Amino acid sequence: MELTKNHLDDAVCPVARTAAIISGKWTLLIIRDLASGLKRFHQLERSLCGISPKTLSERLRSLEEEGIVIRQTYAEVPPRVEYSLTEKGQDLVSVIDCMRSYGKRWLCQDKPASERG
Amino acid sequence: MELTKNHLDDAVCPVARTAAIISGKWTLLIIRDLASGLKRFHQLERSLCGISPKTLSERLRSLEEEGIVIRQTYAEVPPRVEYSLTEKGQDLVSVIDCMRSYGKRWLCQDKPASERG
DNA sequence: CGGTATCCACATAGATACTG
DNA sequence: CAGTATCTATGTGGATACCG
Repeated sequence: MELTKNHLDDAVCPVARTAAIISGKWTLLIIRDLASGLKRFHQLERSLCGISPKTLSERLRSLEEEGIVIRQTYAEVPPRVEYSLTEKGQDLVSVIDCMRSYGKRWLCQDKPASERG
Repeated sequence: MELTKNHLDDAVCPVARTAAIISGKWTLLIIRDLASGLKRFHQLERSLCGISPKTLSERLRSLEEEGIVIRQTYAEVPPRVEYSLTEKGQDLVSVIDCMRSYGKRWLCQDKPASERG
């Protein structure tokens, strides 16, 4: 993986740049979950059933660094941390919607779109 | 990676299913290249500057198995093999277009969309 | 609760050389 | 030209335990 580093970093291709961001096993699913609104760490951990806390933490940090996700902490006991999407992140939801549409047409039906009218 | 195997294979979520297909370092870029029409192996190898023949071969086989890509061979000397998109593959281009649009808005400009009118 | 630390497994991809 | 074979590198993620 590591789509960013090698040669694609210099690439001007917007497809390659977007691919570099949304690649990675959980990234798209985290954004999908945050699309419906602000979530806490443990909420994400459950809805992404199977993800390890380490991986979730890493993905969230990366997304934060890329300006996709906002991390809001509250000095409470017990501690509370809320994750949400930035404008840049919200806009990524359009890509996810596009994927959802494709998935419904080709991957979650037994007939191709052309036969479903 | 291997987004397909573990738990997501059973997932009904069309986003997860689409993610499983387009994940992988080169997949989206191969489809991007084939979107503009039929290509030969060496053409792809050059336009995906840096990809190893082994990796390209593997990705193309996978895409063929998933019904995204068609492999057409000609019994000529020297041998000729042409790759193109199936209808299912062509439709994926809508997702790529969506990514391109996002990339232009957020990743290939120095100003956010809201400031560009 | 919301993580981090550590160690480990595995898939994916690169380099290089070679073949029908 | 269009690959395959082999061997290696590394990233990416999982398991588990523990910490503020």
